[in-house]
Amino acid sequence: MAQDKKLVEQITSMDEDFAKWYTDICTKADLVGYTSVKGCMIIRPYGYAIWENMQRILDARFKALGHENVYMPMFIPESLLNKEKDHVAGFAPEVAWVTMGGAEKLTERLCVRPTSEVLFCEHYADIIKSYRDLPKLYNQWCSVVRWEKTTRPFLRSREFLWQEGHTMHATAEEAVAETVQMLNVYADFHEKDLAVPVVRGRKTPSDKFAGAEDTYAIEALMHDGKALQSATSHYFGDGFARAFDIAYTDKDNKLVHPFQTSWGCTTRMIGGIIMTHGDDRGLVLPPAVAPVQVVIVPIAAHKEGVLEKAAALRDALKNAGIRVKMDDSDQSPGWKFAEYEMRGVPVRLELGPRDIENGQCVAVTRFDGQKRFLALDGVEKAVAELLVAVRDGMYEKALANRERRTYVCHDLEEVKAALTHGDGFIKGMWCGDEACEDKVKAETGVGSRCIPLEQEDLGPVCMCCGKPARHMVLWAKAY
RNA sequence: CGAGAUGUGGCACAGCUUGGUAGUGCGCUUGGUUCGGGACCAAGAGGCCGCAGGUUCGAAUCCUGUCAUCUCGACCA
Repeated sequence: MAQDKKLVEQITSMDEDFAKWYTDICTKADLVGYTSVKGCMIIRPYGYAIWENMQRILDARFKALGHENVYMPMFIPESLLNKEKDHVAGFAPEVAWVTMGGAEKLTERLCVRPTSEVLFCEHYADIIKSYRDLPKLYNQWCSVVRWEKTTRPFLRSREFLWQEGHTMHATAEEAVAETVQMLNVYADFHEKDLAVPVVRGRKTPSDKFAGAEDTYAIEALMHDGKALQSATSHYFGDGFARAFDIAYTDKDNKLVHPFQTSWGCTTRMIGGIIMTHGDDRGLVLPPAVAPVQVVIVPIAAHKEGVLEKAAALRDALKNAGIRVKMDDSDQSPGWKFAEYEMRGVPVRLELGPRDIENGQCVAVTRFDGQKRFLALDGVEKAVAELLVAVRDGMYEKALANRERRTYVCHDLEEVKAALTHGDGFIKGMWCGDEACEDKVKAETGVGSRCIPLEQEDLGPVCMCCGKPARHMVLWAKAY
């Protein structure tokens, strides 16, 4: 039909070509624009508004837990970066360097921060002298640069926006507790606000952050069955503190090193939302971060009283704290329906002469296309409830997709058989040997994503080598 | 970084083989008619053909280089 044909012209079907579908959404929903530098994207107003909503929610939670925001420089002298050897070895291949200042060659080249551990450490060495100075709970919102070879909007860009928390604690227990607490903040944000189900877990040693003792992460499963690491939280022990001479005098008048964490999440989460909730009509945004939560489309706007009623509806919702937009442009209603579906607006309200006569409006929820009538009397409350129901419905839908694509496997043949049904999460036991991780990856294509905090006993032996198993691991292809 | 594909008004593409006035559709602007799922008619605007060299009387077209985008692989705290 004509309508279907039009949709196909606009957005590539996700079943046909998921990668193309993804980039189509990024550009057609006005989230990003490309620039002349590879991997450096413009985050357009609609995309940036999503990020601002994420920032607002997370920032409030960080602060409620006692964290303070700071800002560190974007340049790191080479000698400073080199102080912790595992750290520099991990990042050296992908840092960008500044070697000139104007026409002068710099005596020491400066790296554009790929992450700011070393800057925080240098500063902490200055300001932590006594047990009274602990804990230090700092966070910064900034951009970082990593010279990636393969780039994709939001998922892997050379410069990206993020938040990095860096904390110092008197004891290892307290630092571990902070690491887990922040992992839980991220998990809760994903599940409650983004409606993205996640698995909390620990990275295997081969996949740890450079310089970390333990790396925790949350893993989400995208619509195509590939995993996306959506946030991480690291426990550093006192390794950096020793490398950077961060020491303080404790209550017993002894000089000791503090224990450290860092944790971060990025604009990659926007990519996660797109690939978790999106469909062939475009983006589907969770209400908590949608720049526009409700769009009002007046029908037959030229008719007496329609625009006035629509404006009154808009004002009522606005006063109730709902992010609402009324589109009274001269585009046809059908055009507007398609446009706001592509942009992922969670709820559309239609108001026409017939509705006004009946004292109602039509409400359509984006994620499932369901239509219903809402009485104009008390509409604010009904819409607020609908937005909550939309979040719940989106979460259930995403969870069902994850469940459908999660397989329990006991050996590599089962893994290969499972993957013939499509990509997804593989739950399988592991002996703890890195050689098995490599072999699983080489033979089946799935890598270890994490050791879930919620362990299940799927059997006594490693699914790769048959030796005694130590952990249940979540395996998947990943972005 | 390796292999492949692609760069032509805002978008999608044709033209390139065989060098000779830069095209089509959508979108955009204006006017009118429309308005409950991407409306219609009419008029109009908009392009150093990714960039740089070369070959040629003449290059979107042929050659070389380079940059970017996409796909697959390697890498990826």
